[in-house]
Amino acid sequence: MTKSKTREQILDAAMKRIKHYGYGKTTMSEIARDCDMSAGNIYRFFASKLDIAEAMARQFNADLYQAMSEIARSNDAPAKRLRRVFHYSLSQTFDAIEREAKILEVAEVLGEERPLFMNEGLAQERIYLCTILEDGVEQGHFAPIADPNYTAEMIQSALMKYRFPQLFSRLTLPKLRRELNGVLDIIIAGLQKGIEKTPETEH
Amino acid sequence: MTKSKTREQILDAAMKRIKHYGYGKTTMSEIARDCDMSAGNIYRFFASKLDIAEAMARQFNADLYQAMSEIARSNDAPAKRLRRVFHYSLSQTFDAIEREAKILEVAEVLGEERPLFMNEGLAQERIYLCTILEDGVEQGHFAPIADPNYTAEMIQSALMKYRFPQLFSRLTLPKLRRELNGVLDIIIAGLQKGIEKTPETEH
DNA sequence: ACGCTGAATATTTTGTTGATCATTCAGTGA
DNA sequence: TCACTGAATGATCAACAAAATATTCAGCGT
Repeated sequence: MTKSKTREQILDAAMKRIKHYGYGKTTMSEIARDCDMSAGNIYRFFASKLDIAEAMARQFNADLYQAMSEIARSNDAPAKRLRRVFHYSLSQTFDAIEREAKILEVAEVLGEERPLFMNEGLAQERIYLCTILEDGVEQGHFAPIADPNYTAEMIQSALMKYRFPQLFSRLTLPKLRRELNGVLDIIIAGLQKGIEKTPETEH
Repeated sequence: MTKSKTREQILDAAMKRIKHYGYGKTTMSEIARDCDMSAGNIYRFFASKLDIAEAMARQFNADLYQAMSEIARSNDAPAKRLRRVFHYSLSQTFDAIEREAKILEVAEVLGEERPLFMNEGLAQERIYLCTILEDGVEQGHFAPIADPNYTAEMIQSALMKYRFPQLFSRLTLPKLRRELNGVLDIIIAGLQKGIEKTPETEH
């Protein structure tokens, strides 16, 4: 069996257990047993247990990015693409956690122990947001944007609450969608109007 | 000594200790000792320890609301008032926690055990936001707003991250202010342009 | 040499027990 | 009767030992 196949097998086994029992309650020996190997051997494929969690999240994200990329390139109006990206992300994340509550634990652990990993994901998402923003400007739907990446970052900040919904609030999906739409209404109006950079700020 | 004076004395003693040692590490007996009374007697003034924490937060908020109220009634342009309200809140909260790190624990405990208390504060803040929004519309700075309270709610959602800064991120105050300004730029542009209610949303 | 194991070690978690603490309330003194 | 106390109660916490667990690595079989 090829090296990469083995890695996949380990990740699969780990994901099955982690989704069912949680990150803290699945042990390296259990994962190893499921793969008919020793615990030590896992370390030839993953540097640590945390790296397994990260690989798990990476796989989840890959699907998200795939979908986001398609939405970003679609023929919908830019405003609609913006909505679709964030609604898709919200629904996917919400449903995944609804289905397997233990996924939330993985998000918590990674947020705590691998803060940079989160940034990586945000940066990737911004690539798709920039595409949409630039298309919007080009097609005349949005006013000119001086620094699309910066604007994308601000949009992400405003929508942070909807990223790991169950982590920040206990709202139901419909309520979250309603709020997300409300915030998007304002953001999209702002993009259409054009953003004047902030004037001086006083204490 | 009047009943309300005693209550104040207890709250003062509790705040001194809680700010220094934290909520978990200050005991009812210690507070009582500081006030030369028995622990049991505190319960004639506060139903529980949690209610002392709530009273503490209420006092902090009272100052915030006072300032917000003044900003909301000021003669600045509505957009500027909006900025001032949120920057003021951010700075005050950030500084308070900077000065007395243990305040963060109080916020955590209340967020966990008294979720409705948070809502109360948001509702109060919305009153000031509505004033600003309505003034903005009246003075022609903002486009008409169908439901100011709803719009205020959406603005709050977008700026949730800056409410207890040290709770949601580890950014420095300058970085937080920069972000807050960036998000406000978009929101204000949106208010100027006017918000079209969300069209249909698909999965 | 290479891929793996399983024992060895270091770190974390768990379980237990004795405090400590929040909260209640019968009773005391004015 | 009224404002309080302090002992009683159950809940929570802290500390320490024991058990599990993550991680390393010397060495075995190929």
